[in-house]
Amino acid sequence: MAQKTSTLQDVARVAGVSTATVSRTLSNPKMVNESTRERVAEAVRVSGYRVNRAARNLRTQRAQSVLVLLPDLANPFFSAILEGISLNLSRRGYSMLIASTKQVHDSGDRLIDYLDDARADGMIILDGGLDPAVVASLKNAPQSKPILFACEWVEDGNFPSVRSENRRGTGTAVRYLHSIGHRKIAHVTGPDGNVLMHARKDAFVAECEKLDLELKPEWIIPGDFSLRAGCLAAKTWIAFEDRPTAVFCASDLLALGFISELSRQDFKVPQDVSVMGFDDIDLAEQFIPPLTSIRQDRLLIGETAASMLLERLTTQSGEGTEHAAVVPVSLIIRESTAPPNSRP
Amino acid sequence: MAQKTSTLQDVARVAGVSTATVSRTLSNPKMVNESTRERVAEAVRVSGYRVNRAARNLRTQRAQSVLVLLPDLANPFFSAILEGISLNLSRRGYSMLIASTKQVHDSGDRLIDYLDDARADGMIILDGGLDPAVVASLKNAPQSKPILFACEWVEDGNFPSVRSENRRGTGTAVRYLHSIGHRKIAHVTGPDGNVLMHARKDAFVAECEKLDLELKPEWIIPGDFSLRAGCLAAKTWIAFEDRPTAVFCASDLLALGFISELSRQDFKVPQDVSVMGFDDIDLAEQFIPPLTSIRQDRLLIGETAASMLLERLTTQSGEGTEHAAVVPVSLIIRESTAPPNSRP
DNA sequence: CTGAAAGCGCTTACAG
DNA sequence: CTGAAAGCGCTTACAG
Repeated sequence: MAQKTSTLQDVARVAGVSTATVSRTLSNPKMVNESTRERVAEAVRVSGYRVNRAARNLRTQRAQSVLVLLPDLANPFFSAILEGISLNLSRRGYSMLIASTKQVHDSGDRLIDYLDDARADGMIILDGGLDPAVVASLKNAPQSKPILFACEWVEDGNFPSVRSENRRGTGTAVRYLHSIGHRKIAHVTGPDGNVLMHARKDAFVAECEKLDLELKPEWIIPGDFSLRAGCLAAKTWIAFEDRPTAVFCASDLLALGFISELSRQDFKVPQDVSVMGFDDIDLAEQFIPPLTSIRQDRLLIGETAASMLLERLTTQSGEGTEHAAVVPVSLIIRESTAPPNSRP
Repeated sequence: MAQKTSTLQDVARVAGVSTATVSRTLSNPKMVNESTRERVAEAVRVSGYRVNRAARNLRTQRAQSVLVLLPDLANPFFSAILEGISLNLSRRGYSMLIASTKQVHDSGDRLIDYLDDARADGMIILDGGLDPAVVASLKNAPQSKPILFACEWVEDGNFPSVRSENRRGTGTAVRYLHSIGHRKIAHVTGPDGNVLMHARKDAFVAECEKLDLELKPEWIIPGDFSLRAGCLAAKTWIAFEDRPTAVFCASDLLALGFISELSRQDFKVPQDVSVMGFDDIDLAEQFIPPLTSIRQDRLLIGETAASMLLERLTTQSGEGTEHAAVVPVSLIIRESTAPPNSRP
């Protein structure tokens, strides 16, 4: 089997032309005469020629690939985003490299090495919690190698980004709960220091004030986006003397964990308390009860991130390119929320 | 900012040696005199030199990267496996390229191109449902570019693989249900044609026979690993005149969907029926009720796949390397299973 | 232990 | 429209 792959030279020999002509036929067909073009195309066919990317990359000083950086590969939240990124990347002939910020850090590698050693032409970072020193080093990346944040972001450095409407989504959630009669609403937050946690918490507080809702400090329950934190938050809620009638969780996983723990303790959702999440992960719809949530279009976030990066990659100096894209969210009403005191 | 990255030449000039010596210092330090080595190391430091991978790859005819192929990027089942693969790959300086078989197919690319065009040195495939024509083309891959299947596999081609103990896990599940008193057990299968579906279904039937259990043909309920298929299967179960007292689902998602639908119809798990899954995904533990399942060690599967591939990559002719690794599964007993007729 | 030199497989000014 | 030639930045026999 293992047939040696043929080179441009081989093809040129078969077609009786120079390697320059073969190369042009492949990358810029209109530059070559039609009959020559056909001869070359035939030679390519019979030899099963494939361009050697390492050679092309070295010559053109491009890697034709993009690094996508996740905080944690094992977190299923990111899978749909990856799908969207990959879709747009592969359409344009780019490969997708994946690494987790944690692993890169542990192995002592520096992120910017991926750019400096010509492995990638740019990167999409899905982790706003990067070490400040790492972020600082990223600012030294050449302009020709764009770096873009998606979902999360860092305040420092003025990197382009794409994100969901976190504030508007949060406001919508609170107004919805208010509209069905809730006047005491708690919030389970994301992890301390996370930009999304702050955006959502701030928007939550602001909306409560705007609606003139009572908001005791302890009703802001610290969490971290995980199922387990949701369980803990439920215990906190149960222990309250004055229990809010609704809980807005900063992620769906928090909400699912919250509901799980409540069920275990024989509380009913939404009869005893309305619970809603943020994200609308696949499971939200199938849960018992199906979860009311703020839907993030993760596929679109990924597609947008990839196309923004590609635009910067192919535009000299990135001028005229969009700097911050905001992807709409939507309120998905299901059965985990209901008017307060709706117990029969 | 955008400082031009320096080359071996630059470093050589600074250190007052040849590029050969710099190269050796970097890749094979013991070949060079200690004082020279120190001079070079210092020059590397001051110049911030990073090897250009494209150049090295071209010269060494290696890509230093591995392609991981998923059936579907949006499926969270794979995330922990990716984590394991990435861990072992990055330890050895390899990059991880990701693509989905569906996308590759849609864009008309051929899988083997990744190997033929020098983008990757080998691949790990997590999709046993590849088109036979694609599998056939894969057999033409040079021996120096190994292809390995993980989780799923194809019967054709004798590719190395790593997988879970699907049969033993299934047998364990059935025996456990039998041991707590169940005599009528149904099975919700994976997607038609999937190798795991067959392995688990066959093992299920075999174990039922061994235990001399009644098994009506309709108790084998066709599914496809998804939440939705689990919901449909529940409707099928509800419609049975003679209902099995336990259901073994070929995946956790099936089991969760099954339970969801049952709850919606006011059946109780495990009081009305015991339900168990396969995989032990993160959510299994948090579900209501927590799901009894057969645990697959997805991280270990990924780590094993990567190290097997790397071994073949660095061993001439791959001789003496393991051909098929089987990763142990374990029974995780939670609250979705109980003796039959356990309703108070 | 070190260096001069060849060459990996492309692309692209430059000349015709 | 086509070709000869240079060169991208490395590694590695080969010679000393």
